[in-house]
Amino acid sequence: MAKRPTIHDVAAVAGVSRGTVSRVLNDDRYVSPAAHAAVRRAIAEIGYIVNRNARSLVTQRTGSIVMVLSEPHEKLFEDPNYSVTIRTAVRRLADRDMSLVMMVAGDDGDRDRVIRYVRGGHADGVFLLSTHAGDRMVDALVDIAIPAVALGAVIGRESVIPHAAADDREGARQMTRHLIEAGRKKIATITGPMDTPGGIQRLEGFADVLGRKASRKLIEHGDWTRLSGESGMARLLERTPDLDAVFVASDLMAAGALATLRAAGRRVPDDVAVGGFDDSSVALSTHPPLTTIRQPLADVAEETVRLLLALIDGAEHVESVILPTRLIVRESA
Amino acid sequence: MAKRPTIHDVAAVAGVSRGTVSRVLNDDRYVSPAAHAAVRRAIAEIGYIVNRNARSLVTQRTGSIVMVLSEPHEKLFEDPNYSVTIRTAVRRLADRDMSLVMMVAGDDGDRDRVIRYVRGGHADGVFLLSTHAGDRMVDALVDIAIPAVALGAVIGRESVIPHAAADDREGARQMTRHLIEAGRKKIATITGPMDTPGGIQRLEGFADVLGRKASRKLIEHGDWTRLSGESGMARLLERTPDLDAVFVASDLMAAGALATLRAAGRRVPDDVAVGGFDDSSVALSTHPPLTTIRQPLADVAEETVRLLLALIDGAEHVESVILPTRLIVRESA
DNA sequence: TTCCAGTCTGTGAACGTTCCCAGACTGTTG
DNA sequence: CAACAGTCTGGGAACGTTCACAGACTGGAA
Repeated sequence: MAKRPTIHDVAAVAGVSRGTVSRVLNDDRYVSPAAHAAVRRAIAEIGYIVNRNARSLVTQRTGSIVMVLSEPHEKLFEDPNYSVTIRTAVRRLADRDMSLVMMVAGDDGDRDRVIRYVRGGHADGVFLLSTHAGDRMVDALVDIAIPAVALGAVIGRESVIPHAAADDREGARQMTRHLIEAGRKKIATITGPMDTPGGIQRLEGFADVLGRKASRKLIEHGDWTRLSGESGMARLLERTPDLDAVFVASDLMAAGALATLRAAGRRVPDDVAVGGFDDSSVALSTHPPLTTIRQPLADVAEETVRLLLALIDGAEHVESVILPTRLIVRESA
Repeated sequence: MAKRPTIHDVAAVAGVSRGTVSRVLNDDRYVSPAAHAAVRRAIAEIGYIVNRNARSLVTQRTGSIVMVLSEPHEKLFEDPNYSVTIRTAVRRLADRDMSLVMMVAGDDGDRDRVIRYVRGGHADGVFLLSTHAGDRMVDALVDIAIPAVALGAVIGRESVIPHAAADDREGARQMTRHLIEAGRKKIATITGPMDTPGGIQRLEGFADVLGRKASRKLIEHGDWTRLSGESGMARLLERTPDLDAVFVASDLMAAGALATLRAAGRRVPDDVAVGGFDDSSVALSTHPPLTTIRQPLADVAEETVRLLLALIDGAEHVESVILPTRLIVRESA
């Protein structure tokens, strides 16, 4: 295997100096049209590709950002979201010829590795995914002062880690209003974990609309899993047998709730209306199909990348972005 | 922000030379215990982290591998699989202090970027995901002679790109046998696309068991989407109204088939038994829950990484690995 | 004692870039 | 015609490592 051509080879072929080739590569000012053309031609001719390592060594920039995937409970609940996010981010970064390094932060060892990686200067920025409240890693990153953003708020660090997210609160309001407009009188909810933004804000939106009618008795907490949807629904039915609607904070939990309702002999939506959240793939495979709230996931990912790139480009401060959700009416409510 | 400490700083603090520090870092032979200890102490004291760029520059190794995610049709059908795969790969690579760079190969521009990246020497190996038949990129990679493996066979390039995969064919046999043992007489199938290994092999397994009874009339081709499951089922019902079972090559398509059956007034499993494949998250949210075939996804991912690392470590040739599937009996069959 | 093999260490050179400075050449202005 | 600003180019130095080599020191065998 022949050695890869270097900038010297390009210079030799083009009949100019290293410096000029470098200037063409980084399109600096002050390169004559003739030299520019010669260099371009030489690059194409010998198939030259810049060596990023050598470049990084002197520029102190790496051309890559690291996406940190936290998985608090070893659960896979957000799968589809992850995939869309990764795809979108990779695409956007590719536009700037930057690459995406994946890391997971499941345990303390993982988190240390991330810190070491970033501290080692191997990334120009950090993209946090589903980071949970009180993560020491976040503080370490802030300490290192590397550009960092999150998809979804980092609870307790909103002011220091900008983020993009769907409007969970307004989404919950949309669903709750929809249930009321459908004539439902006794509306319960199954929330997500109360240490996640989705858990908190979807409950807030629910409470915003129902006001005093959102009593403790009508609230159950889940952990995003189908199973927790099943058991939460069971507890609600036991406590409030005459409820006629339930807003479940994720489609997956809603699928669990549907199973419980069916087992209890309740018809959906006739006896009990069920509203989900996410518009994930399960929403279509349940019976009946779920009325749910769609999050603009790709847009959220895109915005997150935009924020990060702005920071990397030197912006002092960027504003977090909240994108609107949409009510998708199907048959469950 | 103070400059990061270099190997020189470590050497100074430890009272040894650059060379000795480097030897400790790469645990070469011939370092005295005293020197070793002094260097370790100095590293800890000043928080030294090796600069990978500088290292790569001379070693020609990058310590990273690139995962290429092909998405033939802009579809997201394999979402959950992707996430598990990415997680597993990241974890295994982290054990060796290697990192994972994500790239997508949706269009020709993307593919060229991947080639350029690899040709530029920015990765020690390539991990292909859902690459489709006849992809020029694959040939380019083979040409570059970089270690490359795939999760799932690369059709037409099996001999040159080793892979790990679930035993699709035997899985299909398991399901087909299960349907027969349940007394079903007229068994149809909805396959995946015939240019994917899953599409091909799951049909082969089906045919293996049914032999001549697997007539053309009982076979419909889908494209992994729920919608194609719906329409495929509709066509089957029209052509063969008296079928009493259907093996659908993915859970998602099976969910679509269930909807069609319900609309047609067929009871599942009483009138028609339905078998899926994947044991993905939708399998539990359908009504009734799907009897399906579970793939050992994490294991497959792990094996794929193992193959790749073996190649990177200099193995001349590695054997592809096929892992067993398992029948999961629920209510649909 | 002499020699040699085995340990251990330091140092110059190289990896492939970018940065910066000095200098050459142009055209315009006073 | 002199001075100067603007444009363009080349080449030395630096980025932080690893590698290869040379040499110093040890202990045991001849």
